[in-house]
Amino acid sequence: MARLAHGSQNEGRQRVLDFITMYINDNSVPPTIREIQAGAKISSTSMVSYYLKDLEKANMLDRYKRRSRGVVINDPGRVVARDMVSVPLVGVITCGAGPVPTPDADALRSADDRIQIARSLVKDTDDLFALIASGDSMIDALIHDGDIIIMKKETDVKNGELAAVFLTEKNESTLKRVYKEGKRLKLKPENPTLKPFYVDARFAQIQGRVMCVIRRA
Amino acid sequence: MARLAHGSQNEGRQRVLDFITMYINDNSVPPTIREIQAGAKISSTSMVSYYLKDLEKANMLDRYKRRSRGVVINDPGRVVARDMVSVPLVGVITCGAGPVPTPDADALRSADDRIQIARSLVKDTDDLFALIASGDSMIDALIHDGDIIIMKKETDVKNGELAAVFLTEKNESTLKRVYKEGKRLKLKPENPTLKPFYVDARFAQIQGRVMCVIRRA
DNA sequence: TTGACAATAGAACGCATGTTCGACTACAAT
DNA sequence: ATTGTAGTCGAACATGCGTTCTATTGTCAA
Repeated sequence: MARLAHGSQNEGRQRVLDFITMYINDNSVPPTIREIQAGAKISSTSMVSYYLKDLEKANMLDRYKRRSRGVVINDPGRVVARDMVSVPLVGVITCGAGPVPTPDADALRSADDRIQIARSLVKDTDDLFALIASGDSMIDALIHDGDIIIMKKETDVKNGELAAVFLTEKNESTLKRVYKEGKRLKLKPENPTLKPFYVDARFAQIQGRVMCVIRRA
Repeated sequence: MARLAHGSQNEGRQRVLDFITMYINDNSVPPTIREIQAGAKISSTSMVSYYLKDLEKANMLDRYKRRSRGVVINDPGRVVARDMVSVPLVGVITCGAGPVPTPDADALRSADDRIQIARSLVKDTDDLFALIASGDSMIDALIHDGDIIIMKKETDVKNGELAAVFLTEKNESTLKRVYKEGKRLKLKPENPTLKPFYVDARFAQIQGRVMCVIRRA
């Protein structure tokens, strides 16, 4: 049977762990031993040290010895900032009713709103921007009203990539899978129940590649 | 005209900034003055202090005075870990060909793969899990083969919410918007070109609510 | 040339901070 | 009772670390 002395030390341990988590959230820097002592209501720094050693043994946190603020929470669900990118939200896209806006470098840097996504979803993180889809005109690209579309600015794509194509004759943009077939482009809807159609390559202009689509329910 | 003394101090400033960024990425803790000195090849701690004051004035970083490691990078594109959640990826969903798996708490904690998403996309972060859509059988929910579906475990939903519904008579799950109409449920496809259909509420079981759908191109 | 000032160096000051140590207490097994 | 061990406390020690001070040098404007 487990031995319990004075007050169950598990309680203090948990308080320490919780406080460190909270502190990092608030300050984006881990606390010092003495800050933990005060914040988690521990009676002495040696007790904090004691709990910390315990938590480290239980693999709940890592420590850099002798470094100030050298505690790192060890949480499998923890997100590391370097795994994420922040993409500027530059506007609304009404597919089938005009061109997709293609922002310049300045617009990308100064955007007010930003969308955070995992790096693993987009691989290459350069020249990304985000658009909000508007209207139901993009059903054939399986895109819904309000969806967030993450795009990469590009003027050419490989066969079979999903891209925003500006059709000069119609003066509108559309999202389709693009295949080059000689002097013409095959534009294939994402929806397999719909037929592809073809345009003369001279009247079609690649605006960007769709990297990711995010729908909030 | 700007005055340039010895070596352009802009260079040193930049080295300091870059080093801090890198250091935080590697250690998830900001560096000390002396670590910056060594890492960014600065000749003295007072020079580091000098640069730091400069960078702070230029609003490129914030400092907590007199606190050890009290530097925080000030980057609009910087992602803060607390804004993100990590969702366990628990399986594949083949809609229209069986039930959606509903994992228990253990499965959620021990999942190998995880999907990182912004908190703002899901609001409530409890009981979330992620599924990969398989096959083209979910077109009427505007969901594509390979899409990541973020779900929240729930047994009831509000009218108009998108949910996974298990149909006991067909022994399969489907993703639809759900409306309660007396003793029956109206299940409405996301695709506005498709008609809703109705089931007896006794033969339908809510499995979870769709919080978010992510498509990688 | 000279005065003003940014840029630079090195060292020292002093509080911040992790660590350690000795002593003391409560509880369980012997 | 004795002994061992986990839990606890307070204080002291040794660095860690931000800050500051003085002195020096290079550059530009007057």
